[in-house]
Formats: sequence, structure tokens, C-alpha cells
Amino acid sequence: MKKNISQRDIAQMLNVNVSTVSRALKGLPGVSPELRQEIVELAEKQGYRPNPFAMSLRYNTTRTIGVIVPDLSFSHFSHIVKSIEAEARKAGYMCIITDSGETYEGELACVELLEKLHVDGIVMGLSQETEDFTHLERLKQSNIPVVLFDRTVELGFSSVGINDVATARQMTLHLIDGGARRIAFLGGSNQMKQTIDRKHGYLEALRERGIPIKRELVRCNHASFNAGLTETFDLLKLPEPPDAILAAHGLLAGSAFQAIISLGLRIPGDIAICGYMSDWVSDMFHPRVTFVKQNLKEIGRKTFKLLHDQMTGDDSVRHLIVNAHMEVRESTQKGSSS
Amino acid sequence: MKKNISQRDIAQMLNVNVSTVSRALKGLPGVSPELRQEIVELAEKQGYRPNPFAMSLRYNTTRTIGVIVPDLSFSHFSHIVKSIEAEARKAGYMCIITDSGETYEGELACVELLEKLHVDGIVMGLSQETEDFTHLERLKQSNIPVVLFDRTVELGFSSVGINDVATARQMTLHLIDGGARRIAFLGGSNQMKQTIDRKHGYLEALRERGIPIKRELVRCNHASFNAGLTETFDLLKLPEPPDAILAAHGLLAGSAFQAIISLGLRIPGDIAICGYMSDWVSDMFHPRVTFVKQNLKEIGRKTFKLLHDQMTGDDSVRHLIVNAHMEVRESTQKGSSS
DNA sequence: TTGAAAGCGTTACCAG
DNA sequence: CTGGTAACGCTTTCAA
Repeated sequence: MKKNISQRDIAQMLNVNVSTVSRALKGLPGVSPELRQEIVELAEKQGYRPNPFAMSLRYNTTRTIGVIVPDLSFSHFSHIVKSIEAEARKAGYMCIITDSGETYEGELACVELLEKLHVDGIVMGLSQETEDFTHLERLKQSNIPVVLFDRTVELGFSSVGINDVATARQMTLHLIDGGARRIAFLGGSNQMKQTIDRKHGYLEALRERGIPIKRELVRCNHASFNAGLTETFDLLKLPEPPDAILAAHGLLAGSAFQAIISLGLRIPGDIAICGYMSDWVSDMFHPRVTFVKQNLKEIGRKTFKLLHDQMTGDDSVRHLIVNAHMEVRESTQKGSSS
Repeated sequence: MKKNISQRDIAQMLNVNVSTVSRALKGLPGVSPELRQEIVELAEKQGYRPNPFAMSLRYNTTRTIGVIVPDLSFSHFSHIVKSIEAEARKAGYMCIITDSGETYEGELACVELLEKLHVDGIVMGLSQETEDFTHLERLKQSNIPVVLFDRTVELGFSSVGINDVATARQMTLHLIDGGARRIAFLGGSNQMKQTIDRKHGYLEALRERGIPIKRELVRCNHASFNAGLTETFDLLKLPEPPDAILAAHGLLAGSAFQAIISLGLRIPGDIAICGYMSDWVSDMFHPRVTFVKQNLKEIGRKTFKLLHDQMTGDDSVRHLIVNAHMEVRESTQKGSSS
């Protein structure tokens, strides 16, 4: 195993002091042009690379941020993470990406890991299970900059999200205007602010149009593929099944779609469907699904920006909204295919 | 900003020497039970956390591995990365995840970054563009353990892949047995071993069944959504268009599907389609697409296992294959829907 | 212009 | 059983 070359090694080869080498390599004044040249050339030739751990030790900073995501394999999150990573790298920061697996224990483990690693800051999307926030409070106490994205909570942390209430309201109104009267809401667990907000928009739209709210049509359980299947089958078995479904999560939209198709029902003929999902996923369905278009890249950018501001001394708490909007496709338009 | 508590701090509070504190905290012999107890308790109370950078500096090891992936937002890769991260964490390693953006320059940048960070090892899937391997050679020279996954190359690195030739052959035979005679092959760029192998399987099957190979039906360009659209439209415009398409990449399968549907052609009635894609993506299409089921979790597991072996002194070069197999769905079965 | 030495947090070795 | 000290790689302050 070839040992890495250090400043000391270079100093010895040239019979000078390490401090001189350090100055030369850093471009600091106080070293003759000739000697500097000689040092720089030797360093280059020997493939010298500064040891980042010595730096970290010295400056008590790691130029590393931690990212906690509920499920990296879910395309929504992997897109956001990709954007965060790109921004961070541009600013000279590394990312430690961790996956909480949508569980509270997982999230705790991730936080502890990142604390242990002394990351300079943390960005995270909360797990679906999380309803206790002591781990976040602890981070605040330790003065570690934290920014929440996508899955946020109002607890004095900066955050980046989308206009959940407005988009849910918009989709619900769209369904009503298309003729739907028994609209089901399929959401994740009720402790997620995201679910609550989207449900809020849904209810608001119903009230606006004077449509009675039916408890049996509001299903907030777990945002997972299986839960979506179960709930949808359940909904379709009702004496008075829904004539439209609004899915508040990508996995739920996908599973609801499949459940409907598997029963031989037609979309949108028998039942309309729309939800929060990626454009390219919507495109894959036949008919394509009316969805809320989110700018995931921008969410990532803003998230890192907020964190970066915090890491460089800005201690204001800000809540940024990246505006999303509905894109109408065939799944909610009676006049069209399938 | 609260300073982190160090062993030295604890030593001073208790009027003992740092070395004693170190021994006590590490559970090493050579410290009286009472004193040890006192030290451990104080450390706990003060929220002592060992500084990993001091460790790295001391032991010249980072317990960190680098992951380079062509496109983290592509679900195939995010699944593999998720699995690698989980395995690494179990073994006490951190992951630095980087995204080459499917470009050679991006890949170079990732490699340099990880070298700079002194990671203990690197796992990578090659970018689509990569045809020059000097960066890999350099890693080998520096004795940094490297394992390739999914996108591999035969260059003396351990690797984990799937049985590309066999699965492509299997799908092609399936198409032929279903009545197809003009089967198109849609692949990524020709410098990818993956593309070559899959094409190889395809050609083998054609030869086996005595079906003439038509050059105009073999399209190996860029594995991207847009390239897939273009190539498919091109294929369908041929005087004698294909009666089946085998897509060697998830994005190509998706885009080919869309292109076909958008022209009002029926699947599999007018044209059959199958390809390499995730099960849940296949499920979303209507009709569902015959695909090759890969065990991505296992690919991640095996990849990290190989790297771990290498990092702990095993210098054998091994090429592991995680067997994948075809799953037949409606898109290749004339007897069924749409 | 250059050198010497301290310090960042931890461990390991050698004395007491 | 405990203390002192050197070492890991680098920067910085002070002295020559």
C-alpha cells in the first residue's frame, strides 16, 4: 500500500521546513519565488494531495453535509437528492446521504450517525412515522444547521415545500368541474403535515362547491403501495363507491390506478383519478394521469441554499414554497380514451 | 457555537491524564473500576462524542466508501445505491454518493473528489460515455479498492452484473415464439459492455432460429428517453417496420412504449415490446410490459461484499453474476388486452 | 525569507 | 494503575 505523500515528506526531500512548504503550497507570502517554484513542482510530481482530515481537525469543520431521506429508491426523493448533491458540490461541500426507511428509528439512527460525523449541516425530509421531534430539538440545541424539505414540520426550522393546500384544492375543483361528486381522498399518515395540508385543500374545495364531505371517502393511512391497493379496493367495494380519487402521494396514485384497472373499471369513464406524482410516471400510465408538477430540482436548490445561508451565519428561519401546479391529462377528462 | 467536548476536557475536569480517559472510554485494561466509572459517567453527561477526524488522521483510514452512479434519479440506480448504503452502514462504513450525470467528465470529477477525500474504497457503475479508462487505471495504481457494478468493463476490477447475454436471448426467443419475425433491438451506446452483451444475446437467438438479421432494426445509440423516442419513431416509419421491440434499457423501454402508443398502434396487437425495466414500472404500463427481473438489492449487497473483502486484504479479482430472468406480461402475448 | 513549535483529538508506547 | 509523550498532517504564530 503506497503511503500518501505529505508536506513533511516534501520538506524533507528539499531540506526545508514543513511550514515553508505549507506557505508555498497555499500561495502565502513569505517564501522566495525560486523555492516556492521548486516546492510546488515537487509536490505536483509526487502527487501530493492535502489530507482533508488534518484540515477538519484543524478547523473543526468538515465541509460535509448530511442528507436524510425517507426512501432513496423512491424517484421523487432521488431527484431531490440528486439536485441537493449537485448544489452542494458546486459550493464545495460533500454529501453524506442516508435513508431512514420511512421509520422513526431509522431517522434517529441517521441523525445520530450524522452528529457523530460532525457534519456542518443537515437537510432532511421527515419519515412518515415521525411524530416525536426530540431528535430535531437536540440538533437545534447543538447549534447544527438544519433545513427540512418536502416533509416538513413547523418547529422553528427553515423549510422548503410546495403549495400543498392550493394544489390539492385545484385538483379537487378540477374533479368537481369534470362532474365528480363522490371524490375520495387517499393520503399518507395523519401526522404528516403534507397529508394534512393536502387534505385541507381537498376539504376546502368541497366546501366551496357545497359538496357534502363523506368520512368514508377520506382515507389517510400509510403512504405505501400496498396500503394504496388495500384502501382503493375498500373504496371501490363501498355501497356507493367514489367517482373520483385524489391521491396525495405518488405511490398511492400508482397503486390506486392499478387497483382500479385490475377490477376492469375504466379511467376516467367509471372513475377519474389524479394525484401527486412525477411527470414521467404520469406519462407511463394509459390513460395518462392528471398530476401536480413539482420542480424537484428547484426544491433541492432552495434547500441547499437555505442550509448554506445558515452555515455561513444567517440565523433567520425561512419557509420557502416552490410553486407547483396541476397538469391535466386524460385520467380526469371524460371525453377521452380508454 | 458550542464547542464539542473532548477527552482532554474530561481529563482536566477530573484532574487525570488524557491517556487514562482514552483507556477508560475504550474499555481497555489499566484503569481502576471506580475511576473508569467516573470518567464514563462524566463523558456521558457532557455528551462526549469521539472526533472521527482525529481517528482518521491517526489510523489513515476513513471508514468511508465512495459510490459513483451514472444517474441517481434513475430508479434502477437509486435502488442499488440504497442497498449499498444499507450494507455499508451495517459494516460501519459511510457512503459518499456521487452522480456522474452519465458523462465522462462527470465521472472523472467524481473519481478525483473521492480520491481527495481519501475514501477507503470505491464502487461505481460506469457512465454511458466512458470509453477511456485511465482514471480507473490510476485508482488501481494507487491501490484503492474498486468494484464495478451494473455498468462494468473487463479491466481487472472485480464486478457485479447480471446474465445479460442469457436474458436478452431468452426475451428474443420468447418474441420469436410469439410469432415475431422482424424484431428490433434498441440499445444504449456501443461502448457499454452491457449493450454489447445484450445485443449479443439478441443476435444469438435470431441465429438459433434462423431469422435473418436486419441492420436497420438494430439501434444502438444513447440510452435516454429522447433517443428512445426518436429511434422508435424512426423504426416505425420503415417500409417494413418491426413487429416487436426489445429494449435494452429502462428508459428506452418506456420511451418506445410511449412512441408506439402515441401513434395509435396497439400493443401487442400491432407490435410486441419487452425490455429491461423494474417490475413496478412494468406494472404501471397498460398492457404491462414483459421484462427482465433483476434483484437490485442483491446486486448492491454483493457489490459491497466484494469491496469489503478487498478492503480487508482479499486481492482476488472476482466477477459475480446475479441471475435475472424474464417475467412474461401482456405486452408480448397476442391473446390478451389492448 | 525561513525555521521552530504549538495545537487540533485521539491512541499507543514507555515510565513511574 | 496512572502519567507523560510522540505521532497522525496541516496551519499559524513567533522568533531568528
